Amino acid sequence: MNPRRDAVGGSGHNERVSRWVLHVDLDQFIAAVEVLRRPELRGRPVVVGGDGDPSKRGVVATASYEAREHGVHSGLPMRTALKRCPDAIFLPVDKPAYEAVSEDVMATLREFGVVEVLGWDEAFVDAGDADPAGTARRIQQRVREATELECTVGVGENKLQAKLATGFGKPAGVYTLTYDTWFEVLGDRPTDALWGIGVKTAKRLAGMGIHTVRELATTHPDVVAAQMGPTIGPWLVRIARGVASARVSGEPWLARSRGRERTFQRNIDDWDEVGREIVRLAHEVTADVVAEDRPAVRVVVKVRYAPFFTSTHGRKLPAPTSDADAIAAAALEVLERFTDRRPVRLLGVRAEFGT
DNA sequence: TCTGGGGTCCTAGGACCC
DNA sequence: TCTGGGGTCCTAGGACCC
Repeated sequence: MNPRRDAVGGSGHNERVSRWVLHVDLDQFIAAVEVLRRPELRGRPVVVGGDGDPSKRGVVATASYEAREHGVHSGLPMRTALKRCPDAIFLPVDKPAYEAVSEDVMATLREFGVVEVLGWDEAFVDAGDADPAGTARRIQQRVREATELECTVGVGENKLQAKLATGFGKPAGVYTLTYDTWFEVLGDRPTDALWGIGVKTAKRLAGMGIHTVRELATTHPDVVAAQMGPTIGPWLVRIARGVASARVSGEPWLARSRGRERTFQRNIDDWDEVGREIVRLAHEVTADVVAEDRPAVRVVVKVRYAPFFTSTHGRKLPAPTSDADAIAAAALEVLERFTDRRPVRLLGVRAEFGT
């Protein structure tokens, strides 16, 4: 879920909320699932990523706390992880296993109220109007009973506060962040401590002399809008003030798109081979489109060249379709638009659904 | 030691139409 | 010969998140 999507809703922060939002986040989820099925790994540095071979192209999906002590973290190239922590156990990513455990966790959370799933290992829970910290403790207890996993729970007056609170409660804690404590906790932190501000936006804000959450919160929205746009600008000021939606939506998720991409162990310079890989990816994507039971309306092809420059082209399909040959043909047609035929390290095909 | 894979949403510019 | 302004669709790219 993207926080920008959420209307703030309601009254802003002068009127006290009558409901609390909890953010539940499983501790080192993927590594924990692996330790559950291989108890001998407990207490050892475990690194999960790619196909488990740290000599190949790929990055770390999750590292256990023991591995993190050696400077291994998500997003780090596997080869670097191997250098930093040669004694680590390296395991391949096993998506179906994590999805299955995630289902159990989410089902457990639903015992407590409406749940909005954010990913395999995190969700918002509508905690009603009383004793949110007590509910948080009971959730931790139930999740532990049901799955043997530990989680951290953030408590807030809206989703943004709850989400940020979790970071202060890790591991296995409960932490509450409200309008009353917002600036005390976050005011002096850099702007990219906020959910929705990354490196790029933080840099642009720094260029305007805005470095901390407090500085952003006290800047007039029009000033930020002039630099960052009429929608994003005022939204940035709102999140710096801790203002966000408190509506936890239990609506089932409808995917906007399905895609497949693959980084090759060796760059491909034969364009015929590129074409064959695109057809293969298109067929894989079609399987997901068929499973969605909704036709694709647009196909996008992504090419990352060897110097790590990425470019995409796409086209609307002549008619909505779930047909593999039609999607593959469209992908090949789009591929023709890549006139720069340097060696390729990654190819991707994505199918978008209508609204 | 080069930098995964799966997504979402927003923006800006051009085409096209009235 | 010159030429406004608004609306909508399509496309490419940017940024962010897990």
